[in-house]
Parts: sequence; structure tokens; C-alpha cells
Amino acid sequence: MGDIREPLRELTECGLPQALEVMGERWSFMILRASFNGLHHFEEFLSELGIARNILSNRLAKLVENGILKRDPCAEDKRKIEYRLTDKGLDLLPAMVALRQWGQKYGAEVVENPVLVDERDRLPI
Amino acid sequence: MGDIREPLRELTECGLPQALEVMGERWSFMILRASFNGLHHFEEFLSELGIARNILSNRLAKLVENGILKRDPCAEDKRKIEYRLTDKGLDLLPAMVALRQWGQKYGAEVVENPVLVDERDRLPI
DNA sequence: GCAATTGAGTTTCAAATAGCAACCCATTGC
DNA sequence: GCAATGGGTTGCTATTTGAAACTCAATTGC
Repeated sequence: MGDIREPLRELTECGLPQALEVMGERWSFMILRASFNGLHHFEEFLSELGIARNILSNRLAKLVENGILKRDPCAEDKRKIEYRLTDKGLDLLPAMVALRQWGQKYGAEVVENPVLVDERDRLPI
Repeated sequence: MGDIREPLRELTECGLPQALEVMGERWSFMILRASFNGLHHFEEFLSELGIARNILSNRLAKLVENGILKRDPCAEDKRKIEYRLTDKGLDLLPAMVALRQWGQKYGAEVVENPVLVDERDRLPI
């Protein structure tokens, strides 16, 4: 092997920034979850998630553009569009499950505890 | 077991929203990765991540508030603060790894390719 | 011992993004 | 034909992000 050591390569070719570019936006994972839960249509996502119309429109477009969902006009009702997970989208299941399990494990800890701290050293008074 | 069926409970007590509340913000996962990579100080995060000062300050405070990092003033140099992962933070490793692997698998596909495909079979025209 | 530097922030202001409400327009149901 | 439905877009406000300058205590250099 060459000179380049692991730590450097690790930082450079880490997949995290790429993953976050797509999935790091505010509603992406919630839309993904809804997709995994069997929702396929705009109005379904809209009422399920409580997201704003224009944002949903934008997020769906980006997910499609990034190959996570595919957008198929319905044959039998030409008003409807079907959004379905691609293989790339389905491959996000492990990440979503991991996040979800973590959230479930620590869910209740909202830790809005109003412990006063000293202005200088940030330690509890 | 009671009447409540899985789908309903699933949506209600899904850990995803809780997880996203903390980790869904723009730089949270990158800061986490840096922490896993052994960075502990404000200026280290700053130069490693290329994040703005005020945002880093804010994100670190939120991660601390949510119990993912802990904030310890250094004993030997009282200017310095050590940010370290808590157990709760360490438990995010699987989620981070999953995201990262996905990103690595599909990383190069920016899919800004203007190749036209047939609507039916998706093959290039 | 004191000026310069470092570490960890805060403030100020501009730009980008999210969110709400209203509007648009091609189907469809009746 | 007319109202309703599905999937958007537009216009405007509110929140977030970001760059750059400022603060201020602790520590170095000399």
C-alpha cells in the first residue's frame, strides 16, 4: 500500500457527507418512513406528515432526482402520481431502523431541565 | 395484549421523530463523526468541518443539552473545553455507520445525467 | 510583567430555507 | 356542465444559516 494512511483517506472518502446531502434535509427521513409504511401519493404524505405543500413538493422532487423515490403517473387515474422507493431508497432501511431504535431507546429524555449554570464556567451553580 | 394494533402504535411511538429532533439538524452528524474521529475542541471542529463559528457553538450546545456530548472545562488549560461523547452519543455509532455505508455505496451517483430514458422500460432511447 | 496569542464563544447583518395561505389547472365523478 | 380531487406553484413571512467582526478570560513569549 502507498503512503496515504487510513485516517486521511477515511475523512476524504467517508460516505457521510454524500448521505447527508440527500437525507440530511428536514423532512427527508420522515418521507422515507412514510414510504416504507406504504404511502405513495402526495396527499397521503401531506396529511400523514403535517408538512407544508410546497416543501413536500420540493422534497419529493429532490428524492426523485437523487434516485431514492421514483415518480410514476398512475395509468388508471391520470391525476395521480405514484411515488415508490427504488432499490437505492430501500437500501436506506438499515440506517432508518438504526436511527429509530436510538430514538426509541432515548426518546423520553427531553432534558429540558432548567439547571442554572454559572455564566463563566458553565458549571451548575 | 390490548386492542391497539401495530400500525397505529408504530406511527405514534416510532423513535424517528425524536432522533431527528436532535440529529436532524444540518451539522449534527458531521460533528458526531468528528467526535468519533477523536476531535474534542471547538477550534478543532471548526477547522475540520468548515462550519461557521456561531453555528458550531449552537450545535455543540444543543448536542450537550441533549446528552450526546458532555462539556468539560480542561483542568490544565482553563481556556479549553473538552467535548466528549456520552454513552448516548456512542450509541449513535450504528446509525452513523449505516448512513455512511449507504453514502459510500451510492456516493458517486450524483445522477445529474441528462440521459433520456424510455418511459416504459427505462432504457436509454 | 506585559503585550501578543489562543480558545471559546457572542453580535450583527445578509442570504437561504421553511412554512402558511391562496391560487392554478388538468382529470374525474355525477 | 360543474364540483371535487390530485398535485402542484406563487407570494409573502418567519426562522435558520452563514460570514465576519468583536469580546473576554487564560496562557505564552520574551
